[in-house]
Amino acid sequence: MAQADTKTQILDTAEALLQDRGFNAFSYNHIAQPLGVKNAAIHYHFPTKTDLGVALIERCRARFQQYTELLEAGEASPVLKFEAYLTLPWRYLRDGGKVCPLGALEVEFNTLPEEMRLEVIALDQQMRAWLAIALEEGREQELLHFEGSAEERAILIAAALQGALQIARVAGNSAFNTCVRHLKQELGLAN
Amino acid sequence: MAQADTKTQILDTAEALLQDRGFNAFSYNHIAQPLGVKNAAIHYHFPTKTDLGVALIERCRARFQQYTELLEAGEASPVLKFEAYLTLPWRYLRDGGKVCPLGALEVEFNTLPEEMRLEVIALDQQMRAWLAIALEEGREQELLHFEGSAEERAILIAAALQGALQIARVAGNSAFNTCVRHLKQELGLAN
DNA sequence: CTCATTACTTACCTGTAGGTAGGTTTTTTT
DNA sequence: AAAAAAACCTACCTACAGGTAAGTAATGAG
Repeated sequence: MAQADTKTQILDTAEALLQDRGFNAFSYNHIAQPLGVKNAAIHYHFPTKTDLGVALIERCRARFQQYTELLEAGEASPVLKFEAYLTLPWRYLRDGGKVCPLGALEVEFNTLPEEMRLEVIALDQQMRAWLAIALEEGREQELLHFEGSAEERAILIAAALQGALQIARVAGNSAFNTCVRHLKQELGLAN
Repeated sequence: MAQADTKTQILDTAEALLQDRGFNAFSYNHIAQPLGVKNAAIHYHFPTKTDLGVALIERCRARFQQYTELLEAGEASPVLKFEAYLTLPWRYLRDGGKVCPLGALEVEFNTLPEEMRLEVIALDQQMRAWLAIALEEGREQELLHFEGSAEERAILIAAALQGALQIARVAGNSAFNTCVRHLKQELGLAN
C-alpha cells in the first residue's frame, strides 16, 4: 500500500511539474523533495526518466479512457461530452495555471526519447479521435453545427484550447475563458 | 562586421533551437558548435543565458514591428494583414516543423527569469494587439465577419495557430493547414 | 523463525550546464 | 607605428543532472 502510494505520488508530482515547467525543466530531486524521499527512491520505481515519462503519459491515456467510458456508460449527450472535454483544460487552469501535458510534450517533442514520442502521438490521437466522434454525433442530432469534417473541427478545438491555456499564462485566465466562449458560440451553443 | 555577424548568428541559432527544442533544452554548446566557436564566445556577446533570452525576444519584437510597419506603409488591406499574420506560423512549420517561440516560452514560463517573462508578455501583447486592430478594420470594411470583440477573436486565432503548430508535430503538417482553413472560413474568407 | 521480497537509504560516479579569469589575436583609432 | 578596444580562446570552477551499487529496515510467506 505504502509502496503503491509512493509510486502514485511520484506520478502525481511529476505530472504537476510537467504541466508547470515542462519535461526538461524538472529533475528527480524536484519530485523527491516534496515527497520527503531520496532521489534514488524515484529511480527504484522508475529506473530512468524515460520510464517515468512513459508511465506518466500512459496514465493520462488510461485516465482519459476511463473518463470517456464513464460518459459513454452514462449515455451522455454529445453536448455534454463536448463540455466534459472542455472541463479538462479548465481544471488545469484552475489548478495553478497549468498547461496541457500534450502541449508541453509537443513543444519539447524533439528532445524526447522515441518511447515517449510514441506515447505522445497515441495520446493526441486518442483524445482528438474521441472528440471528433462526439462532434459528429452532435451534428447528426442537430445539436452542434459546423462545416467540414468532425476530425477537422476537433483539430481546431484541440489546438485552440491548448494554445489558450498557454496564452492564459501571460494574458490572464480570461483569455482562456474567452476562447472557450467563442468555440462554443461557433458550434451554435448558447453559453 | 565579423563581430556583429557572429552575434547575429548566435541569435539565429538560439532562435532555431528555441523553436525546435524549447529554451531549457539547449545549451551554449548547442549554439557554439555549429558556429565553429567556443562556448566562451557566446558568453562574450551574451554574459548570461538570460541576456541571450531577452535579446532573442527583443529581436522578435523588433522584427514583428518592422513587419507590421511595412504592411501599414504599403496600405495593406485588412485581409492581407490577416494573411500576413498567418504567414508567420506557416513559415515556422515549413522551416523544419518549428513551433511558435511564444508558445515554447509560455510552456516554460514558470522556469524563466523575470526579465524574460516581461519580454514574453510584451511580445504576446504586441502581436495580439496588432492582429485585433487588423480584424476590427476588416469588420468595419465588411471584409471580415465575426462576433464579439476583435480582441477576443484575436485570442482565439492566436491560440489556435499556436496550438496547431504544436499538434502538427505529432499529427502532421496537414493539421496546421486544416486549422488555418477553418479560421479563414469562420471569418468569411474564401480559401 | 527464517527467508525472500519490497521499499527504500547512503554514498558514490560521470557528464554537462552555466559561468569566470586571464591570456591572445585581430581590428580600429589616433 | 603605438595604443586601445573588440573578439575571441584556453583553462578552469561549481552545481546539478541522471544514474548505479551496495546496504538496511520492514513486511509477509512458508
